[in-house]
Amino acid sequence: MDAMIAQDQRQRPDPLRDMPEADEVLTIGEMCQSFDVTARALRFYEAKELISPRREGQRRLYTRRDRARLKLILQGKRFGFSLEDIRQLLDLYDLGDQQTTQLTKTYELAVERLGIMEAQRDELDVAIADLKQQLAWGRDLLKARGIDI
Amino acid sequence: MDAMIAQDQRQRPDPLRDMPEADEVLTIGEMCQSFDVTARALRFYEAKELISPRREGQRRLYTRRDRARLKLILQGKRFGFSLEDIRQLLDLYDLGDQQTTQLTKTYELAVERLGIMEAQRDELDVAIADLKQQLAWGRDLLKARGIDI
DNA sequence: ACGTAGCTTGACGCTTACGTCAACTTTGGG
DNA sequence: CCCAAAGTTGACGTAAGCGTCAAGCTACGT
Repeated sequence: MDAMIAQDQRQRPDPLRDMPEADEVLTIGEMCQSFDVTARALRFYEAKELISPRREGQRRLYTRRDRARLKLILQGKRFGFSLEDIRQLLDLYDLGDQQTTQLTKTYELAVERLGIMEAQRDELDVAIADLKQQLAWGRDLLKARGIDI
Repeated sequence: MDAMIAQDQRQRPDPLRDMPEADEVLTIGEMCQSFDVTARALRFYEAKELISPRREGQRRLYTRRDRARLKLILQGKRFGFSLEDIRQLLDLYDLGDQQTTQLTKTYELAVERLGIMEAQRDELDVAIADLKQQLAWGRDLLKARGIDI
């Protein structure tokens, strides 16, 4: 399984490059800049088994695969997934290339999540409407006191 | 035992119309049923100085005022306020009858919160749109494998 | 040789809003 | 009188997602 870690070309990359080359490995600091996350967060994700960068001695090296996973992680967070949810999805995602049933499961999870998010938004809409009404009430009250807004 | 609260639902101007009689005092257990909160939560709110029911011996008795405040608390939570936010708002609210400047401040806080909530909803809308697109992609992928959804 | 920049692990801290005992006291019913 | 229900305080636990030291390693430039 680890057969693709064959070549260890250490060509020095331009320090400030917009997009890392596909086969380039990044240090943790470079990852931080690329993705705007803290090193602590990256180590945390690793502790939670969401990513597993290889090591060169002690130091972490993030491959293209790790970057892809991190991207999915951050995307998942935007979707409101917990890290645990994301871990499971990533696991399923890995299997997805072979096990179509798992891919289906991922899909279903996502559909479910979509439902949750839409429900959340609807609640939020209600709360917003309520608050607006409160504000109208407050405006009237202030108006009655001769305060102009 | 706890016979259902007689709901003499005539229209009242009181915002607490779904609540017990206006001058009735409730025990903590009755409050829990009325508002669907736990006793722990009520004591917690009290510890945080959001409500201060009077005592009869050791036991708490919640008056109409307490009920009104609790309602505002729960409403505030729906609006996404933290309990600390709510405490400040309640304090301002108390003063509001006399200090118009404070009422104005409450109003401004609420406006600010509204902005936050609308921003949240917009983010959520974006996330939803993204997720929907992902789902479309997933559908295609599954379709290519001959899986029907 | 030396400093420093970047990296490492470990471990405790933080925040919010309660949950969950534990050990009592008070109250009402039979 | 006795018991169970309901109430009380106090204190510790929990969850998420990291932040923030602490202390030490190591490569690199001067």
